[in-house]
Amino acid sequence: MSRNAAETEGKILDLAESLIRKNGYNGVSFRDLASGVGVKSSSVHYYFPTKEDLGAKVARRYTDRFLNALGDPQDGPVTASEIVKKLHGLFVSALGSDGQMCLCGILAAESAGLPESVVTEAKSFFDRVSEWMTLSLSRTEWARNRSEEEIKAEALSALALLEGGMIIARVRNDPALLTTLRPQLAR
Amino acid sequence: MSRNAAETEGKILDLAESLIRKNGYNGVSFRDLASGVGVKSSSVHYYFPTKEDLGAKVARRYTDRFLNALGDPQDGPVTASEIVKKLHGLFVSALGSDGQMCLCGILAAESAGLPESVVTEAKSFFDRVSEWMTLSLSRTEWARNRSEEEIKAEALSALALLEGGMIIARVRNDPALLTTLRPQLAR
DNA sequence: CGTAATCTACCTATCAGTAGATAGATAAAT
DNA sequence: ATTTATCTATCTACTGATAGGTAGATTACG
Repeated sequence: MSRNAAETEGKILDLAESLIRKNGYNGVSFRDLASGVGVKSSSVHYYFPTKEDLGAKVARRYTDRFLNALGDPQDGPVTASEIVKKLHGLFVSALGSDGQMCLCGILAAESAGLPESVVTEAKSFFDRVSEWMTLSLSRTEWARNRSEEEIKAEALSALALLEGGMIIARVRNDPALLTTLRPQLAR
Repeated sequence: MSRNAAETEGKILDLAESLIRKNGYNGVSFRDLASGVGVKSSSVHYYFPTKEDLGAKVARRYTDRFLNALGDPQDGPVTASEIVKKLHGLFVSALGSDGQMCLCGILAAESAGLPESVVTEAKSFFDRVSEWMTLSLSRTEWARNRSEEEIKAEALSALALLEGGMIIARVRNDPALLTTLRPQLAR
């Protein structure tokens, strides 16, 4: 009996994130999580009453961590290429060596059939990352003769390229593909 | 008793495609398909012995239809912007007004947990579309002073941008987003 | 031609396994 | 003594899959 609350809850979140990124939301069960962590499925319900609750919390944690790694846009890189490089680097390390999808990318792909609060959290990832990009880019020389709309479109297209790149890298079993895509980001 | 083989099989494929695009592979069951088509689940097994078999056939059909719509690259548009426009248009109509994902996009996102033959078919979509793009672009003025590698990278990044754009359009419930992304394709 | 055999396209019924979820017991920590 | 963290046990619903049956259409044959 380990009887270590924080540890178990964290382990469940970790494993849930990893399994959702691998198999999608519908490809993960309470029993998978329980057996992976070494408890019974009822104990998973103890921490996360419903699957929706678990999914939303995993997504929120992922997004918080992602934005934390990006840092404060007011205190970040000041050239467009460095900003893009930072975002790109985060996606590359998220994909990892074993081709893990972006959690919110796979949730977004499945979103039409997911519980409301999970979709809300997935949406929030894109809102927040795209806001980080927009704010960061706005401070650069590159943005001087560009409209707010152009900057937002650039942020969104960078995100789209990276998410799509992950998908293709994954199905091709070729994590290096995402690296290949980097030159397409800087312009 | 309708007793109309071709019709039933086609209806199953149509519905399976639509449901997978909405909910993902793991979000579709034989019973969903059966009740939607108006038969029993055992009849779905009659046409498609296993779910893997069904998934692979749905993916193959989708890819064939997609490439057919793209047409013969030897007999298609000869400018880079028209080529890009054609591909973009197909993705826009695939997304539709109700935000349906690209079938092979969602399968690729889930691919780590899917049966082998389904993954093979999903991969084939990207191989074939990217080959269409590469062949098409190679015939253009734009390609004159570019290497094979550069052209392939361009094809892949266009595909990535469109797949990622669909994902984001979908989670934002904003099909117009994909249209916004078009200028980012032409360069 | 007529009829027997086979095939097609479904059906009912059922299986073992798994899904998410809940109730209630228990032991340890506070 | 209460709260916390787990367990056992169980529920109903659903999963993919299979066995075996049947009405009607098609084909083979004498």
